[in-house]
Parts: sequence; structure tokens; C-alpha cells
Amino acid sequence: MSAAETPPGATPPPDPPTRRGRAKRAVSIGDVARLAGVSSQTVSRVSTGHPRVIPSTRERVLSAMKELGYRPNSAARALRMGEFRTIGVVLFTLSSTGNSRTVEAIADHAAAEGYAITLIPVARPTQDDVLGAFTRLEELAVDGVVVIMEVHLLDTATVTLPPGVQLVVVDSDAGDHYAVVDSDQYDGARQAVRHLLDLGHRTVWHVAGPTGSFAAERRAEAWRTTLKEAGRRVPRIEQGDWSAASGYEAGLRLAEQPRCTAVFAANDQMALGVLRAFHEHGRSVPDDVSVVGFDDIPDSAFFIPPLTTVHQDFAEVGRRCVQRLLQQIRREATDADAGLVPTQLVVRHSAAPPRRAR
Amino acid sequence: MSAAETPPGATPPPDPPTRRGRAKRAVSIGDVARLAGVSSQTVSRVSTGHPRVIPSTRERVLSAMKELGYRPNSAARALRMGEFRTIGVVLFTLSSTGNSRTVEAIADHAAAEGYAITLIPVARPTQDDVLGAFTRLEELAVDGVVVIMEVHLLDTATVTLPPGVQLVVVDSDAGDHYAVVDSDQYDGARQAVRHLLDLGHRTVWHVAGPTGSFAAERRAEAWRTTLKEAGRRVPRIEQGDWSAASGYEAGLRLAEQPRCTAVFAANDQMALGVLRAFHEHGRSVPDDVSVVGFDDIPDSAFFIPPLTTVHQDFAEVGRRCVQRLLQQIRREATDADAGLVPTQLVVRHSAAPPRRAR
DNA sequence: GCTTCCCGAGCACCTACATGT
DNA sequence: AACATGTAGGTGCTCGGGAAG
Repeated sequence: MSAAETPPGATPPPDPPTRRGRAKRAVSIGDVARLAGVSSQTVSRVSTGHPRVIPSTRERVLSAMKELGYRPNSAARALRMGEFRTIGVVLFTLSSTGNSRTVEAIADHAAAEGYAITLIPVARPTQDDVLGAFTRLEELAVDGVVVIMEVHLLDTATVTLPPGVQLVVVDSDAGDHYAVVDSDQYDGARQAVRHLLDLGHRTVWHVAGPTGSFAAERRAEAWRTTLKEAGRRVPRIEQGDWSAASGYEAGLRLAEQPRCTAVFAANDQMALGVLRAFHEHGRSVPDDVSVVGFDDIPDSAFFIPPLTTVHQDFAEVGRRCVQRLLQQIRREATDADAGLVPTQLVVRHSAAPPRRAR
Repeated sequence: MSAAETPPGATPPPDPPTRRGRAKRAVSIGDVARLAGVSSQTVSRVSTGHPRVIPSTRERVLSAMKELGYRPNSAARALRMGEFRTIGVVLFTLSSTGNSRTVEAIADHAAAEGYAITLIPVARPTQDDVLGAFTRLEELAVDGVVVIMEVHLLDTATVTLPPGVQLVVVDSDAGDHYAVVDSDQYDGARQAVRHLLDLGHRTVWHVAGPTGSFAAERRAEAWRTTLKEAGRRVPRIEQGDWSAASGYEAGLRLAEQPRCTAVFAANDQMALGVLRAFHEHGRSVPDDVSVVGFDDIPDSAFFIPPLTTVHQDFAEVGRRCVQRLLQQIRREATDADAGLVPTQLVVRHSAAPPRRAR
């Protein structure tokens, strides 16, 4: 269906060279009204589902709509109503399982409520870029925003959200300046470390996510605290960046520490890298060393060996985001405590008691 | 920042109980004009960057804007201009690497052109659901759509896109009814099979993606054709559904075929499952059997062993989508042949010559 | 008195033209 | 005549008030 050439004489020219600049000329409510022989706001009533329209009139309007291929102009509607019925999602990348699943859940639930979602990617995960996105937000037609990023630095007055735009934040601590929804990172990490300790390991090494990530820092913090509470030695942290490659690097270093018998990786992809590093060094998992991950990505059940990891309910996070955001937009009461989504250890085969304990 | 209660007497009530239903009252161009002591027209000129405004006036307007926290109302602008400057993306899931990366690239390039992107998820990957999405499209404020799904069944007149809405399709063959952008699935699969054959394998087994997926069917077709052209036996196809779990199932069946020395999996996740199945059966990869995947997801370099696979350039696919769509929207000339993005084999360690050939 | 419909107005913005320098 | 600014009109839709059935 090439737009470049029109089949000669096929249809009466739908877009004659009237109104120059305009690319398209939408069918308006008035056109429908004329064809149906009613006034335009009767058409409006029909299209908004208003009850006070006599069935026969409604039928007439409906068929006129169909005949003309009428579609309501949402810009006009938005202008009149003062709301866009869309929510923006600010994020750095879609390439992490967590983000894409959260976004997916947000989109699904928003759609169910009649809201569209628009993506607002930022080039780098920095405060400046988020601020920049907020500026672009001014141009964007959104009633609310959910930010899937660490933003705790911009908690004070630095942020100037357009008036009336609501905000919910994921993967961040924002004090009580904004609503926050997130998985219970801390408890998840605690479960992972405790599991390893309960298995009989004297202590647990940690491959952490990037600094500046709230999730990474919470997980590291929980790891450290759990160890200390159990009176164990806290080994030097291995720094990663979420990628399998960084997990592999860290694993290479860990594989050379003979005393390392248990590793908690801050996500499954780094755990994958760790697994491979140990494999290359001939250190068997879980016979020689145990590994626990975080996220429970679908693939993790098929790693070699199947990964013991912490399950995150991203769908629930997404659901609560839109629920909370919509409450704010509609100025309803907000259930303040709904922010922490539970997290759960799923035991597979990558963690076992250490050799000497068996 | 609770919206529920206003701190008593802190600010002059910004939203007095005038206009009842309205939630918010935006700062309009007229408010700025009044404060700056100019006409609203001049404000408009400033905000669109029109050159014919004397610097001192511009300054005055700009500071008035800042003081009032003015943001242009995109609904009004859209209404006036007849375009929304946003493009919709219809897809089934974001959970596949390919989809999320493509969407990300689309979002990035769209943003660069001043277009926002809105997500339109469909519940199931069926024709009905796509059609349903197209209906909802009528309500949505988009100038164009890219559909990331198999849609070739709706190629004829069944589709009623809102007038003026442009369409580009990924991961589908749509004849020449719509513009299509995609990776060169066929050639990629051909390279994978040829690589295995060149290594000395007599034939190659195939773990396919779900029926109904264009990509899956193209890859299977290329596998079959390449085998036949080389005069090789075409083994029974193993049906999968993209998931690692399905790859594992298929791998279990394959592991019992002693003559199977080479497997081409239609994506990396299924390859992961295959790897694990062979591992469990004590069949070494690549010593006993070779495995090649498709997609080149980042993790695949850290599988055990690192996976030989076919690289897809999702970013380029996304780029071409928006380029093509924008051309259609702007009614520019369209470079018709820009649809096929090359694909390339990347050799790692999961494929080697068969035992007896060494 | 009640339902069913129409008229007019206005939401925030931009194009075209008129006006005054 | 070139430039800077203002005025009028119109974009599609929905709400308030009123008029007809």
C-alpha cells in the first residue's frame, strides 16, 4: 500500500489540496452527526457511552461512525478533559529481565485501566539524564510517571515535575518524597545468605552489582549484615556490573581463593559468569563451591547446574506501580504500605553443603 | 508530598473549586502572555523557536514562562497540528531479548526525531488479538505503528487501520501490503547449518521455534533447504517454543539418538536447554555433539561451553523501523530495499568437527 | 415532569493576515 | 519594504443551559 502514488480514479480524493500543511484530515464528530442527522454532541454521547440516548438514535450514529471510519480524536478529548490517560515510564535500559518484565506488567495493567504507556529512555543512568528526561516530560503528554532507576539523589527540591504530574519510583530509595514500589531486596538477599550459612558454609563471598544501583547496594548491605549477625567473617566484595562478563571476571578471582566455598551473586547473569569461571578452573558446583543468584530469570533453571536463586515477582511490582500511580492521579486514598513486594528463595542444585561438612 | 491534604495557608489555593470535574488547571499560553505583557501569539512564537521575535521581548516571555512553570499543552498542539508525534508499538511480549532490544532501539531513535513511543501489548500472539489492538489503536494517539509479530494472515483487506496511520511490520512476511523490516533470518540459519556441515557433520538436527512464528519458520526452512542442497538427509524436526525448557525437552530426545552429532537450535535459550540435556546425558559438547544457536544474546558467550551462534543486529532493525515509518508519515520517498538487516555467524566453542572426522 | 436533543462556548494552540513601526 | 507584534479564526470535543418532544 504505497502512499506515494494513488491508483488513478479509484476513490474520490480523500485529501484534496485544501489545507496545505496538514497531512491527514480526520473524520470529525461533525461529519458523523451530519450523516446520522443528529447534532454533534449526540454523537459525543454515543461515543462516551452516555446513557441518555434513545436506542434507535444510537444505532443510527453507530452505523454512521462505521461508514465513515470515524475515530475520536484523542488530542481534542485530552484538551477538553485536561488529562491524557497515559503514563510515562522513565528507564535506562530494557535489556535487563527485571526492567522489561516490570514494564510489561505496567503496560498490561495500565491498558486494563484505559491508560496507555509511553517509554522515555535515558541515555545513561545518571541523575543528570533523569533530570533531562523530566524536562522532556514537560513536552510529553502524561498524567504520571514511573521511574525505574536509582534516583535518591534528586529527592529534594531539585526536581520540578510539571504541575499535576504524579510520580512513582522503582528500584530506588527516595525517602518519603515519592511513592516507592520495589521487591524486598533486603529480605531476598538475607534469605540467600542464610541458606548458604545453614548449609554449613563458614562464610559467603559476594559478587555485587554496580555501585549507584539501589538494588545492588541493598543486596550487598543485606549480605554484609546477615554475615555479621551470624558472627562470620565478611570477605572482600567482588564488584560486578550485572553482566555475565563481569560475573565471569569475578568468578576467575574467586576460583583462586581456596577457602571460598560459597558465593552469592547479586543477579542470575553474574551467577552464570561465576558458574563458567568455576567450571573452567575445574571447581565443581555445587561439590566444591556453592552459588546462589538473584532474580530467577527463566533461563536460570537450565544453567549447569540449575541455579538456586531468589525469585522476584516483577509482575506484581508493575501492578502495584500503576495501582499506586492511578490512586495519586485520581487523588484517592493511597495505601501507604503497599510498596514492598515479597521475594523468595527457590532452591535448585547450585548450592550444597561444603565438602568437609558432609 | 501528599496530595490529599494542603498545608493550611501555605500557598494561595492553586486549584480553587471552580471548574468542578477538572483535576488540574494547566498554565496556558495566555497566562504567560499576560504576565509578559505581550500577546499570546508572541508567546507561541517564542515557544516554537520562531525567529521573528526581538531578543528583549523573547527574554521577557522566557522569564514569564519560567516564573509560571509553563509547559506547552501537547494535546492542544496535537489538535491544532493534526499529528501526535508518537508511534505505537504492538507486541506480544517484552520478555524475549529480541523484542526488548528492538523496542529499545525504536524508542531511542524515535526520541531522537522528537517522537514518543507508546506500548500496545496484546494478550496472546494471535491474529484476533492483533486485530483487537488495531481497534484500540483508534483510541490511541499515534501517527504510525510498528507491529513486532507474525501478522501475515491479516495481509488483505481485513485490517482497517485508522485513516492516515502508517504501518511497519517486524518478524513477519506481509507480502507487499506493508513495509517489512527484519533480520535476514534465512541467511543466518543458512550460515549456521553450513558451518556445521563444513565442520564435517553428515547432517544437522534442528530444534525449531513455535509454529506460527515467522522467524521460526524461516529458520527451519533455511535449515531444510541448506541440508537438501548439500544432498544430506533431513532429520525429523524437534518442535520447541523458544523457551529453555522446550530446548531441554528436545535435547533429551536428541541425546538418545546416537547418530546425532550436530544440532542447530532456533534460538539461544533453546540452545541452553539443549546444552544442559546433553550435559546430563554425559554427551560432551562439542566433543560428542556440536550445538549452534541463534540471536547471540549477551549471556550466550558464558554458556558452558560458550555458544557458537548467529548474531542479530536488533538495534539496526529498530533504527530502520522508525526511519521507514517516519518516511511514510512524512510522505517522503521510501527506500524500498532497506528491509533486510544482515545477520552473522559468531564462532565460539560449542561446535567442532565430529569425533570420527578428527 | 421527564427524556432527548441542540446551541453556544471554551479548552490551548497555531496559521494567516492585518497593523503599526 | 522589511520587520515585529497583534487580531481573528479554527482545530475536535464535551459541558452547561435551555428548548422541544
